[in-house]
Amino acid sequence: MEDAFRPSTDLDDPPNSRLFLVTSKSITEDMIREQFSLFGEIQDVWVVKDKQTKESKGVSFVKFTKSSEACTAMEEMHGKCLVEGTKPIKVFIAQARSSGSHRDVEDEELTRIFVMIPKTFTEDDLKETFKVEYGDIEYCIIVKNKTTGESKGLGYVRYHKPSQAATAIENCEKTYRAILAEPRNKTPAPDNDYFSPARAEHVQGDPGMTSYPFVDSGFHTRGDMRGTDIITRCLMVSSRASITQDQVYSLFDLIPGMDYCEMQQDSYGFSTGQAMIRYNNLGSAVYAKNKLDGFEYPPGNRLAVTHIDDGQDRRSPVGRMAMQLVAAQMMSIVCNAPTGPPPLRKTSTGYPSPAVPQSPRVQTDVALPPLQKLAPSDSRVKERLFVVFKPLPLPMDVLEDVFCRFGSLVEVFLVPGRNVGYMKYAERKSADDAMATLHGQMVNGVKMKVMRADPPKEESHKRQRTY
DNA sequence: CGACGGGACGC
DNA sequence: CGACGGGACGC
Repeated sequence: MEDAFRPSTDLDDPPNSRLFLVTSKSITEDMIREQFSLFGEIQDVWVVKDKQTKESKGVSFVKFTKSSEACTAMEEMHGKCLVEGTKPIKVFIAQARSSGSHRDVEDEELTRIFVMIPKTFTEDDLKETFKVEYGDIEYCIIVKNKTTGESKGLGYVRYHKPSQAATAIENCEKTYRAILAEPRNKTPAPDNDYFSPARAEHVQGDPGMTSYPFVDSGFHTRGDMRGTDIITRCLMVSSRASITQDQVYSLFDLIPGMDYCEMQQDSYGFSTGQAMIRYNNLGSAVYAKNKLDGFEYPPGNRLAVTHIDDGQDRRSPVGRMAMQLVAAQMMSIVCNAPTGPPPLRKTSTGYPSPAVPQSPRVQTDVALPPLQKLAPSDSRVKERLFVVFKPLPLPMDVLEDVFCRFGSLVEVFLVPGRNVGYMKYAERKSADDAMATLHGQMVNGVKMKVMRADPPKEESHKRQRTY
């Protein structure tokens, strides 16, 4: 009832939930309502009539709550006689009022869905996942990189009937983000650049972080190594983007043996974008330089790491050679040990990497509650927090660690290129607790403003916002 | 005093 | 061939 009068943006919501009927002019709203209510919750029945004569024009619209109900009704009622002696009715999914088109919506456009799936899914996995509850599948395919054959984590599933596709979209796990697929020939596909060869290459190989040139081919394998480079336990890291001491600390502390870390300031107390780090052994310093020089942190900001002469490790050229040999040996041990270097965390690739710490280091003055599990990713978001970071956003894993501790955290979203983000909660109380505890606080050297987010601006939604 | 993402093709 | 009404009300 109250749903009958909504702003114009809500016409045909959800999509494909409204039927277009062609009937005899004698068919009334009551007749339609009586027959069609068997298939679901009817929101509105409207028989189009001539303004003057009030006579039916033989055209009606039936709005259902759900697309699956409308589709089932269409499938069952198309071609049926509502009343003895009247002509069989035609039933279609109505064109969205905004579309302006009066072309019949074809089954072709209503039977194929587009889903996001784990990259590990095979076509059989896809078929099994989407056939069990929603019925037999005519065809399914996973989108793959043409050259490598690697799955892009996207799939198409073609059903026999529109009601199957609609039910799958409504009832499958939200993580699949199922939507109706655009017909292949109609739209020439908006943009293919997401998985360009250059990007695939970047994802696949990562020579900078997984090769160990010291072990195989001596010291000077990185083209930028100059003969004048010195090897010391002391490093200088330079960053173009502003970076905090705690961020530098966390990064370099991933390699064991750090015993000193300090941001450099100019005479006015402003950050120079440089920090000095010292390790208690040469091997760790060499390893840290090798791993972190050129490392992107935060993403897009390439760090530069060089050894600096702190006076303690200065030696004659011969002594330096000896020290490089020592460093190389240590690197070799660290990288080739059968069980791997115990102090370094391992990623799924089996290589130690500072990019994927398993549980982030969190430094803060606030007394934080214990960790809590995240809410399921398809939970309904009841409250969002808007967080402003200074000077830079904290890494995602740190944010998850900190903001999950009040319960029901669904997702962290950082706005790209801005120092703000959203924390999505399934329970209002969790969000309010997090805000009360964390607003104005400092975490890993980053100051946070934490407040309730304004509701998002609603417009141009082809698909309902997932939050 | 900062503000809203992600995903496209073979019988 | 067969395509778009009715009536709305709180910060």
